[in-house]
Amino acid sequence: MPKKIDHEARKQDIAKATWQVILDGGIEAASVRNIANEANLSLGALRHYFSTQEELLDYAMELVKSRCEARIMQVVQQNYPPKQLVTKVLLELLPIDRESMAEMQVWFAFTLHLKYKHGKAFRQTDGIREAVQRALVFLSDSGQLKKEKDLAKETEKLYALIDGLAIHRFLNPELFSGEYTAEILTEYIDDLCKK
Amino acid sequence: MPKKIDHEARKQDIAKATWQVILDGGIEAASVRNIANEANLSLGALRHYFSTQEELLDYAMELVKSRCEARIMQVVQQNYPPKQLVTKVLLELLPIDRESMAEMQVWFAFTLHLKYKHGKAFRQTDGIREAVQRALVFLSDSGQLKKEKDLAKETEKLYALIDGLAIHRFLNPELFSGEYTAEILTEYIDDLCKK
DNA sequence: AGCATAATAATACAACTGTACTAAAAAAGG
DNA sequence: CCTTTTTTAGTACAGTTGTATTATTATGCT
Repeated sequence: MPKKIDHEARKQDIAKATWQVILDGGIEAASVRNIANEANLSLGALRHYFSTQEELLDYAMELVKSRCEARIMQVVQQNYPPKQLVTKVLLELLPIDRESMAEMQVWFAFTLHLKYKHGKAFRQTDGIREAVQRALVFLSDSGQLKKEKDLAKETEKLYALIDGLAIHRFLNPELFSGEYTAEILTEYIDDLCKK
Repeated sequence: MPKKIDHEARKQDIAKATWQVILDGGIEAASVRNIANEANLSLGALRHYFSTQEELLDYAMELVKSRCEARIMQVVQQNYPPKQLVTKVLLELLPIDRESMAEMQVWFAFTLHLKYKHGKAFRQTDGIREAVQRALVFLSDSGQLKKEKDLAKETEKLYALIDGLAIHRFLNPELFSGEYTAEILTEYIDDLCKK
């Protein structure tokens, strides 16, 4: 039997090449040829691991998701005090460093791609809204919130703030540093809590 | 001399066809052929008004911008009390009805398009951040703000909230009604002001 | 009417897309 | 060494893209 290759590891390499291509040229540049080039593979070789473009994009997106979830789980397992924990978790949703910036762009490009592909049938499946909600419920249960607020609306505000900050940092990375972005979110959460 | 046609009006028709195409299929669908079809024109006819695709997209984008500005100016000229005025102005930045939803999608698709086209050289030119800032300065000068806040940071928060809400409504239009979106923004501004 | 010219239509071309197919290369088992 | 099967490379095909070119239509002025 021939060369034994770790398919999963190889697929991850290709997924990372996909991220790089999207990072450079957006989803419009994510052609199978561009990705194969970036991964130093021939078309046929690429096709051997992903038989269709959709399959490849799905995989690249899932990998972003699972990596983000892993980062969050790592934060959760260390036990910080409530407010600090929530802040650290939500900071993981922002594109602070180069890596999370890439992930965010992939997530974004891909979400748009799915939105237009499925039209009215599209539903967001990343559990970000739910995560934000859980964070607020946790703060509330811990008695940290300033006063009894409408948790549903507070969730939407915080969630919107997070995605808005993410987009603004994405569009203006040099005017909008990672530290400044983090500072704004931290301050917002602090305002929600009792002094 | 031959048929005399109002070029500017015609260009606006084509721009609206462009919006429709982007609305249906995203920027990826905004090919000259798709747009020509939507506008019931041949390729040659379309080319008679816009000699290049970039020129067409630029025009379509500028039209969005000027229409949005016009809506805001109309609000500003009626003189509401400060808080209500600011709220009404900022509500114009959200995709509430079908028309503003289309404009927002075009703005968004196009901003992304420019971002990836110009790479690091890209700068956002829509004056939205400045508009938000002016709104807050106006509130502050009117003595409506709850306490002395860091206006720069408050601008970023409010601006992020607006764009976050816009995106969430765009991605989930039926779970996230225009009224609900408006309510959240209104409540946020209300929280900023003295009781 | 007839001419000048704006407006439209039709076609062509090179580049790129996703997918498919075929054949060559490479490596582990016997 | 030699077979077997994974892995890779190369090419082909049909479709779409932006742009260019050419020809045709239609209209308003003299």
